[in-house]
Amino acid sequence: MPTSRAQKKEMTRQRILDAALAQCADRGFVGLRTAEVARATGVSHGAVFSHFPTREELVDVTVATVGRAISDRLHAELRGAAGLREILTAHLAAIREHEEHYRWLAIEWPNLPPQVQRAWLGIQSAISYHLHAAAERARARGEIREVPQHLLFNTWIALVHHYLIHRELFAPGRSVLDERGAELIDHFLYLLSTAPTRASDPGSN
Amino acid sequence: MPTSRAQKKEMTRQRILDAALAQCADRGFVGLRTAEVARATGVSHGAVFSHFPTREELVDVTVATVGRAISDRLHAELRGAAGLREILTAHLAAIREHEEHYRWLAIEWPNLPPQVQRAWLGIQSAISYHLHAAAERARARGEIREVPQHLLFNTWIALVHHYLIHRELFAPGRSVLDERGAELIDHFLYLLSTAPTRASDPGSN
DNA sequence: ATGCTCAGTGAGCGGATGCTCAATATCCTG
DNA sequence: CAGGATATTGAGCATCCGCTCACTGAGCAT
Repeated sequence: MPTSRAQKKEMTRQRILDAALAQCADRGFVGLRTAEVARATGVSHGAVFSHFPTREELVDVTVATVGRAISDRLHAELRGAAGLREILTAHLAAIREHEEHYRWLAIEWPNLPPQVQRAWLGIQSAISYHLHAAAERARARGEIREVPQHLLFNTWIALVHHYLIHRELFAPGRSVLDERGAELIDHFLYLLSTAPTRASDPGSN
Repeated sequence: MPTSRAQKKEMTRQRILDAALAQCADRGFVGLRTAEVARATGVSHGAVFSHFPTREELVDVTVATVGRAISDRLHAELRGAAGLREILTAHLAAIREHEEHYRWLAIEWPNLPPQVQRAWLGIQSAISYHLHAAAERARARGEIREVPQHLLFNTWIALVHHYLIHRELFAPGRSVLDERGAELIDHFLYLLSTAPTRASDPGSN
């Protein structure tokens, strides 16, 4: 065993990071407090800074960790998805896994460091790309109307983020994606569809 | 003149409030700093607290002031509006007048005091009500499809707030409503319309 | 065993910020 | 004009929070 010492150090670092992740899920990345992380980890305040030279460094690593997790999950979900509804479902499923962190990123990303912003926009780009591709195919088949890519994407993302951010309004204390995700997908597809009336409500007036 | 003294005091109060308004337009209501307000007003730090006993009080009054201004403007704009497009245009025009403050409210309202939240939701309710009424009329005339009220409203508000909040993405350094407002209205009406293709792009495909 | 290395400690510094209060400047009344 | 009322001052307090550093003690090499 060449590494009793190094192992323990690495474990401490990981415990600090875990505590940071938990705290960011609750209070957001902007609200992360180094003293609170230390307390939750069960180490001294100073120990945090021997692993992460700066609060910003800790936030960066924390965001990078969740960012990669979200990104990986998203790509895994999107891999088998081809249809428009599949893409939207995959998108929400990927977010659902990290709903708290994703929600905070959606709220706080403009106030986070540049590299975090780039990572966030990268995730959004991936969604936009797949959404566009699926929409093109659906439109070629005449299933949906013609909508410019940026409006297509922004309408969807605005809706999803609006419900996520204001989840206290839409699903107090619960997962807004579980409660409203299906409704959002149906609604969005309905708006895009060429059909003039709602398919899900056949007995409409 | 029974009130040289009282007048001056009232004027100071107003100047403090004006400085607070200006600062909130820049940094948001959460970012308001009493010392900075004092500096901008040209008055000592302590003077702020002889007019507003607490920072929170100052924020409350500031929000109440812009809230009433926005509300008044909104009702004035909505008064003559009957058609759906008119309602949307009136909505954006009312916001445009107070774009900075409205934007910060859209971002920060969940973190603001309860009475502020109630005022904000009241404004949103007014928009929702008019939007719903106009949509009902348009639907009766067969101009738009059937969409549940809450989804109709939330889609519109999500879209508008998304563009406002991320204006750096959509209209860096300029008014996002000036730059993109018309596009948003056209797009939203298009999504609602019974027409299967875009009216504004007759040579589609 | 001895001495070195280094993860971890915790008191405390420095700056930001909301807020207080005794002192002062200014105005009003009699 | 004298004396009181009060608007305003500004030094300073309390708290929070990121961060430092001299020190401790457990582990590791020789």
